[in-house]
Amino acid sequence: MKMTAGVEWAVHCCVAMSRADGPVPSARLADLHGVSRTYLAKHLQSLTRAGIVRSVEGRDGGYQLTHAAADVTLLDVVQALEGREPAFRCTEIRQCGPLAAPPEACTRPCGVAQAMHAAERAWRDALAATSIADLADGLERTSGPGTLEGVARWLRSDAPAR
Amino acid sequence: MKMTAGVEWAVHCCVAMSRADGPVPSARLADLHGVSRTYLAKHLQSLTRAGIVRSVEGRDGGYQLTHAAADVTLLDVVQALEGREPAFRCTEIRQCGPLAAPPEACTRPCGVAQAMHAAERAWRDALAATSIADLADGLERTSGPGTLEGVARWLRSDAPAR
DNA sequence: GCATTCATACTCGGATATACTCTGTCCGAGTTCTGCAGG
DNA sequence: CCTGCAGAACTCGGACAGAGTATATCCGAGTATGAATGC
Repeated sequence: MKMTAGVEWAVHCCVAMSRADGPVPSARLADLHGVSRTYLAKHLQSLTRAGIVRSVEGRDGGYQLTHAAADVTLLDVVQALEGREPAFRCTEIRQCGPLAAPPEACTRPCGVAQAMHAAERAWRDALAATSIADLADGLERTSGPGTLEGVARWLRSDAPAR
Repeated sequence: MKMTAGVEWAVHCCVAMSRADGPVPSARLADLHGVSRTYLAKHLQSLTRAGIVRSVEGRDGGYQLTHAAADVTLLDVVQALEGREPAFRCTEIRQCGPLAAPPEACTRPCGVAQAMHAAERAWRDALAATSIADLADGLERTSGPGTLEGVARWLRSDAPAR
């Protein structure tokens, strides 16, 4: 039950991209956060496939959000990287073994699966309640106004990684 | 973000043990559900370490619940097998990179981690709301009364696996 | 008949292989920008 | 001065290794049972 580390990277990248006015190369985003360039690129591909970001090829290319930051939720990003399948997978073991329940009696998911899925639904609902815009606003509140403006300026500048 | 398959096994085993009047060998529990004997034994060890079940050694030994079924929640079982660490691990990448936030400004978890942890809290709360006794009652409702009594009878009998 | 001893069979527990997924890297295909030549 | 073209540099995208974890298994340590034995 561990989440890919790339989720954290992707969320922070989305927050940074939300204030950029043009495409941002993946290498630039990686340098901003001090993470592996090639591995972050792999996760950004997942975001592209999910339709959260658009990739612009060629010189001056990069990634940019396809929708407004307020329309992208944490759930979208998590599911883009982790997949949409639930963490708990019911294998219907009640239908196995010597005292197996007959299949015709199993028209509904068993109680265990129901409870597990309800819990995951609560988890997804909580994630869907937070948008990238919310996180950006929160960052401005805690780290001071102008923080994201500085990030955007650095992203389009030619300053070296360090 | 996948959960160990052993979680499903362990929960069903707890439901079965809740109606047994003595220790049940792991091999018997495995045969009841048609799963690997040795691998289930490994998961039952985790339940033992977590204090959910007690192991009785020797002939006629086995596993039995240490507490009443109503006092054991799904969360207890899940955490016994998956660990108590959250799925999302914040690596504080905001403190990395050329525009890193200074450590003294990071006294509180960043917004991303807060949202992720809040979602996991909702998930844990939902799991903690369901007990083994609840699942046992639900099973009796759907599969008919006496189902668990039959399981308990089979567990202490000498009937072969199949 | 009863207590003691001993062998046995059965249990759990940890140490040991294998498969799969996550992590990290590399190189090729494609596109856009830029500089330059020509009109 | 404007247009068209060619080169180059930079981008993404998918294919390729290594590490760590989940899965599955095996064998040894320990204990309660039960029978056999002696009193």
